[in-house]
Amino acid sequence: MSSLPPGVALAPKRQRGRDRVAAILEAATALFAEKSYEAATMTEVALRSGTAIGSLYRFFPTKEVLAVALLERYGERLLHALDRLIDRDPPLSVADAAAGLLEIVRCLRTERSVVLSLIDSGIAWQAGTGTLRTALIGRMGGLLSRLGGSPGAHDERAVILLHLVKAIFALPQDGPGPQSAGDVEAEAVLRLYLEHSARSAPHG
Amino acid sequence: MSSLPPGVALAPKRQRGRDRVAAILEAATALFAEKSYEAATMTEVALRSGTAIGSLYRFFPTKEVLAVALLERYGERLLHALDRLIDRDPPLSVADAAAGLLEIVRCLRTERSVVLSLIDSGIAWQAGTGTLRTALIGRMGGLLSRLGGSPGAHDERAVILLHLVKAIFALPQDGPGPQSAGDVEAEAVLRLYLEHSARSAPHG
Amino acid sequence: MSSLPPGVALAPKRQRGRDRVAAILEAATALFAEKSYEAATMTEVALRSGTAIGSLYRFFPTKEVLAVALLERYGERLLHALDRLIDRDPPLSVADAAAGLLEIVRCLRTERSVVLSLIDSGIAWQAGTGTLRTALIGRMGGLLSRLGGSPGAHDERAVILLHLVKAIFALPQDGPGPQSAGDVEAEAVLRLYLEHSARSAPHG
Amino acid sequence: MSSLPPGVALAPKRQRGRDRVAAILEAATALFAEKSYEAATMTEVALRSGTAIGSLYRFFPTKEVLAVALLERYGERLLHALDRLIDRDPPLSVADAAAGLLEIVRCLRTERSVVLSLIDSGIAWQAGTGTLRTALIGRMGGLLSRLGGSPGAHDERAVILLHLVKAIFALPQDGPGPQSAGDVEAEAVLRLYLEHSARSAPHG
DNA sequence: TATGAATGAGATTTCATTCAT
DNA sequence: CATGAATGAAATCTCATTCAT
Repeated sequence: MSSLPPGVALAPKRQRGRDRVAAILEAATALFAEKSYEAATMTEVALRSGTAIGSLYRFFPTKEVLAVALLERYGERLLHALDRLIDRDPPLSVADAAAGLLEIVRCLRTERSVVLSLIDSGIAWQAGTGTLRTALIGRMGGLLSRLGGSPGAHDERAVILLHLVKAIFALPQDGPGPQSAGDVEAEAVLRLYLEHSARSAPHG
Repeated sequence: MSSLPPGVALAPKRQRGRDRVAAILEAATALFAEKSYEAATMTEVALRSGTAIGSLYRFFPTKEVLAVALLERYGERLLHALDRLIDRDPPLSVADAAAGLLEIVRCLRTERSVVLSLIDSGIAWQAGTGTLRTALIGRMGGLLSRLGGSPGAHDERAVILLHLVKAIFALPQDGPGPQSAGDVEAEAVLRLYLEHSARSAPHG
Repeated sequence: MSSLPPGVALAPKRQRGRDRVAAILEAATALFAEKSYEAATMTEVALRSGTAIGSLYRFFPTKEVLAVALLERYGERLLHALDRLIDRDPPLSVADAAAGLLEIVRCLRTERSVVLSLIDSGIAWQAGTGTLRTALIGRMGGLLSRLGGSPGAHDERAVILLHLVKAIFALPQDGPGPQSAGDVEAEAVLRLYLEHSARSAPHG
Repeated sequence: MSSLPPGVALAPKRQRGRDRVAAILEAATALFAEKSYEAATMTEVALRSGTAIGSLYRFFPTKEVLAVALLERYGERLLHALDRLIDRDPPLSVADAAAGLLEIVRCLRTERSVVLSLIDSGIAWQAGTGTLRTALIGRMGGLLSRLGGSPGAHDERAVILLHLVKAIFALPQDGPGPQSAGDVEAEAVLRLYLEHSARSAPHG
C-alpha cells in the first residue's frame, strides 16, 4: 500500500506520534545501552516504551532503522557541540580545546553506552551512517587546524584524536564513582596531544 | 542436566582432540572478528573448523565458554608480552616503553578484532575474566612505576594508559592500508603521556 | 533475556488466542498421554494443534509451563468434583463416598493419562504445583472427617486414600474394554477402606 | 564382526566384566531413580559407574537394553519373593498374606524408584518385558487362590491387588520420615481386600 | 578390548517481522 | 491507525550411538 521505500523512519505528523517516537527512542537508548544492540529485542523496546509492537514497526520498519535513527540523533548533537567548540569566538587555546572536548564527552556520557553499543555492532559503519564517522574526523581536523601545526599530518592526527576522544568516552564504563582524578588525567592526554600537534612544524 | 559443571572448557586428552580445539579456536577467532560475538553462530564455527556441531560442544559446552577461552588465550599472550617489556634489563626509558607498547599492539593486531569484539560484547568483563582487566591494569601500573613519577596517581593513570593502548589497538579497524603515519602518531601519544606521568612530582 | 519472567503462561486477550490455547492444551493432553511428558516434543504439540511453533511459545514459554498449565486445569476439575462430593447435602454414607470417588475417577478418566504422565515426570510435585497434592490430601482428609472415625490417624489415611484413588485412576491403563468387573472391585476396595476408617475408635 | 543379534545384553565371561556390569546396573538404578529413564543419560551412567562410554555400550548396546536388564533383575527378585510367600508351608492366613506383601514391598523399596521410573517410561510394558506384568498378575492370582474365595473374579481381583501393591510401593515417594503409621494403614488396606476376596462366595 | 573423541538428528527456544482484526 | 496474535527461519544445545586409535 505504501509508496514509500522501506528503510527510512516514518516521520510522524501529529503530536501524539512525536511523543511515541520520543518514548521509543528513549527506551531503545536505555536497552541498547544496558544489553547491546543485538541482545535487545524489539518486543522489549515496545514494552518499555509503552508502544504496541505493531506501532513500533510503523515508525521504525526495521531494527536497524531504529538503530540508525538513534545514531543520527546522538551524532547530530555531538557534531553540533564540536562545531560550537571549533567556532568559538576568541582564539582557541590548546587548553581550551582539551577542556572543551572533555566537557563535550562528559555531557554526552549519559548516552555514551548506546553509541558505543551501536558502534560495536557495526551499525555505525554501514552505508548511510559511515557519514557520521567522516563528519567526526572532519571536525577533529577542523579543531587541529584552528590550533595550528603542520597540516600535512592532520589526517592521521584527526583519526588519532577521534580515537582518544572515543577512549575517554568509554572510560567510565569501568565503573562509577569519583572519577575526577580520571578526568584530570584524560584532559591531560588531550592537552598533551593537542600541544604536540600544534607544536609540530607550525608553518608547514 | 549433566552432572558436569558446564562452566569450563573440556581439555582434550588425545592429540586429535587438541588439533580440533586449535581449529575451533582459529575459526572462532576469525568469525568473532569478522562479525561479532553475537552475530557469529556456533554452527558457523563448527562448519568453518570442519567440526561436527556435537564435537564443538564437547569441548566448549557453551558459546560463552568458547569466548572466554579465546579471551584467556589472547590475554595470556598480551600479559606475557607486557611482562617482558616491564622486566627488560637495561633501564627502561619513556621512549622505549612507548615503542614497546606499540610493538606489542602491532604484533597482536592479527588477533585484535576478536578481542575487541569480545570486549564489546561484555564477555570480557564477566567474573573469571574480569581478572584479565585487573591484570592488564596491574601491568600498566608496573610500567608506570618503572618509569618513575608520583605513585599516588598511578591507579588512574594505569586505567588511562590501558584505554590509550586499547584505542591504538582499535585504530586499524578503520581500514587497512599503509598506516605508518598513524603508528607514528600513536607512538607519540603514548610517549607524551608516559613522559607526563614520569615527570609529575617524581619524589612523591 | 526477555524482561518478562518466563514462569507463567501468557493469557491471550483475543478470542482467536483463546481458541488457540484450547487447541494447544488439547493436543498436549493427547500427546503427553500417548507418549509421556519427556517423549512428547513441543514441535509435535505445535503440529498437532495446528499452531506455529512460535505461537505455541508465545502462550507457553516453556515446555514445563505447558505441563503445569495442564496439571492446574485438571487439578481444578478434580478438586471441584471432590468438593461437590464432600459437601453433598444429605448425610454421606460410606457407600456413597466410595461410589462418588469412583464416579469422579471414571469421569476424569479421559484425561487420566496426562495427569499420570505428568505426575510421573516429577512436574506434578514441583513448587507451585505441589499445592495440588496438598489440596488433594486435604480433600481426602475432609472426606474422612465427614465419615467419622478417629481423627488422629486422618493424615496417614488421607495419604493412603489418595494413593488408592490414584491406583484406581491408573487401572484402565492396562487396556480398554468392558471393565465393569474391575470397577466393581475398585469400588469394593474404596468402600472397605472407608468403612475401616469410619469404624476405628469413632469417638477419638 | 559380531554374529550376535543386537538387542541383548552381552553376558561377560570374566570376573572383571561381571563387576563392571554390576557397577553399571547400580549406577543406572540410582540415576533412573533420581531423574527418570528419559532424563538420565548414558554418559552419566558411564561416569557414575566408572566405565568408559564405549565399554558401557559393549555390555548394553542400547539404553533400552540397559533398562530391560534392570527390570528383569528386579522383576526376578520380586517374583521369587512372591513365590516364597505363596508356597509358604503352613496354611497361609489373610493376615499373613497382607503382612507378607507389605514385607516384600518394604524390602524392595530401595529399588522402588527405578522400577516406577521404568514402568512409567513404558519400557516395562514392551515386548519381552510384558512378561513381567503377566507374571506378577499370575502370582497375585495364585495368592488369591490359596486364600480361597470365588475363583471367578480372580482375574480382576489379581489386577486390583497388583495395583494396590504398586500403590503401596509408591507410597514413601511422598517423602521420608517415620512411616510406620502409613505402613500400618497400608497393611490394613491389603488385609481388608484379601479378606473381602477370601470371603466372597467361597464355594464357587 | 578399552577408551573417549566424533557424529548428527533432533529438541527447545528466540525474535524480527507480518497481518488480520 | 492501533493492536497483538501469528509466523517460521535460525540459533543454541543434547545425547544416543559409532568408530578410530
